[in-house]
Amino acid sequence: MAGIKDIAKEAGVSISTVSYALNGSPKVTEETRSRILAIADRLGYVPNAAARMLKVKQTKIIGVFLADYGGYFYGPLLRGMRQALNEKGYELIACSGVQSHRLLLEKVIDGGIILDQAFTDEELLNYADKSYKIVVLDRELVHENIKGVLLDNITGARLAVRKLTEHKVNKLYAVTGPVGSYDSKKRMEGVREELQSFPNVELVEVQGDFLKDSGEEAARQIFANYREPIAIFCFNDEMAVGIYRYLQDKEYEIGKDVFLVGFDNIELAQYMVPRLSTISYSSYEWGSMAAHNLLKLLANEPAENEQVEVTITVGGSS
Amino acid sequence: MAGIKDIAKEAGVSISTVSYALNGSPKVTEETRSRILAIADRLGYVPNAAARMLKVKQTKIIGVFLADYGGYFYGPLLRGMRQALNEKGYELIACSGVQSHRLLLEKVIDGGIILDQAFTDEELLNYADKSYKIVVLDRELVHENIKGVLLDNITGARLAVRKLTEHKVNKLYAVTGPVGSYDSKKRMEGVREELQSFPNVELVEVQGDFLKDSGEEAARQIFANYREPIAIFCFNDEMAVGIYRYLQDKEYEIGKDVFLVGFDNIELAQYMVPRLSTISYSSYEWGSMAAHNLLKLLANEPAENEQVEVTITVGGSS
DNA sequence: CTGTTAGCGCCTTCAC
DNA sequence: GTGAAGGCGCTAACAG
Repeated sequence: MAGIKDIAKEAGVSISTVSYALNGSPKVTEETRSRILAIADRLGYVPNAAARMLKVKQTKIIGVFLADYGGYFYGPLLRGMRQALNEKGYELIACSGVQSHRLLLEKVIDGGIILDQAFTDEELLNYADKSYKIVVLDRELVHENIKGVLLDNITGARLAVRKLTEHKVNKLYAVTGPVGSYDSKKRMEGVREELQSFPNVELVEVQGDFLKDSGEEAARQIFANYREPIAIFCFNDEMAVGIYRYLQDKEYEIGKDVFLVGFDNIELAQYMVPRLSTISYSSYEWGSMAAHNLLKLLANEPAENEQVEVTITVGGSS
Repeated sequence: MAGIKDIAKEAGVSISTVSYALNGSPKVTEETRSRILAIADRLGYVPNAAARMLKVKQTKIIGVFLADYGGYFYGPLLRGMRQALNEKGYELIACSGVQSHRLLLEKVIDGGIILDQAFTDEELLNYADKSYKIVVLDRELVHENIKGVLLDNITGARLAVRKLTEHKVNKLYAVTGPVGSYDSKKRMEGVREELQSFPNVELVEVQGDFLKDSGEEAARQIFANYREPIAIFCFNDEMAVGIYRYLQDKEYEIGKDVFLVGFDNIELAQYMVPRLSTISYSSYEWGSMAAHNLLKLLANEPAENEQVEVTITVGGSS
């Protein structure tokens, strides 16, 4: 492993000259610089990140913390982040699980983007106090070192409810996410707000956990005492798929006996028959905004909390 | 940021004692150890990864390089890796894009798992020569520092062809992956092998790229001169979905006019109507095997190339 | 059992 | 423009 001193010896100069040359300092002749670069190249020199880190105190790596990978949802989200970061010479790595929190703590990464309930608010605020820079995608936190980029859940939920109430139904079921989920809480708020315009529609809350099985289970409960057309707002598409699954060998017809709207517009949504109506947004954009915000934080530029706009995509399910 | 010396001063001992205590060396009294730990804790001490890295020359982080995230495929794969790695005190990070290769080079990570054509064989062999430890999931490479964990593509392809040839068809279309894809190449080999038993079936190769659109495009070509029932083996499910999409407003019926088998058994496959027949395997297992193999490499234990078994999942599409 | 000390590889003031 | 020297935070001999 050729180091900076190897190439210094080879070039017959001192190591500082090499360092300057490598880092493009104007203190070295263009001529010696190119000679040094050539040698470095020939020796297959690669700077040691650990050593530089120790001195420079930044790694140019930022980490995104996810509860879980998988799901078409993450592709564009991460691509949006990576794109924005690479432009500024930063690298993106994806981390998961509580063990990986050490990467932030030990300064392996310069900043973190959080989309993972495994972090508690206290933990994050604690980091922020120690001047770690953080962008959160799944909660609202007030701290100068933390900025949020959040979905406009309220509008999304209102759009969904508005669509569902176009049909004459007396009951609207809301299949929620897990307790503690910020997105779920906000969506429920939106539902309540919008329903104020429909006082004759009864709201029934069914606890879910954003996973398909819970959607199926919710459907089981809901249809146990089905009497007349109903509306269901599933707080994400995945659970809506669970409802399709439950209904596939039942007599009820989606879009006729039951009206359904999901959230996220996952790829699967368009293949469901009938197509699932859902709340859409650009997760690429979301990722990009998150990254830009973090970059501002790192550069000590003023950063604001931001919101991701949503629209409704209407299919045959509603 | 409290450092090791701060806590040494606070405890009235030398920094080495602190270091020993922190690292659980038996050279320090249980009593002073706990006292030191208490102080470290009180001061909110967090070891600086960069400093230790520099000394210990390992980060206990391993990286997996993916062409792209997204797709349900990756969830279990990464979970399998992470599980295996965490058991041994290693962290997993997911990287993407050529820029991130530096993480391996600069020794930010102790080893790499490769599932990304963005690495050339030469590049990997070059790293291996410099004693970087690598596990590849998408190619065969012979080097003591590189081990492969590969799908049994040949068996998979043969199973698919065997299934498809149960019907009396005169033509078998193979929709391939991009040129250069190892998996695609091997699957084609399997197809050829199995077809030797069916000399009267004509093989037609259609170039794809593993993405849905190419499946749709392939279908367009294939059905341009449809005359009689045909068989299609799509080298992955995603392209098969493209074929479903193409056919959705056509007169041809999947499972009757055209028999279709995919590869990967992605989640979507089970929702297609009729259900897509496909070659299945456990990607969790795949990830786990890859991680274990890399751990062996890192521990300088003997490691072997391994193979992931596949089975066929039969749906109405064939 | 604890303290002293010498680096790990690189960057960066300082003199020259 | 170039070289010498110190130090980032931590580990691990080697003494005591």
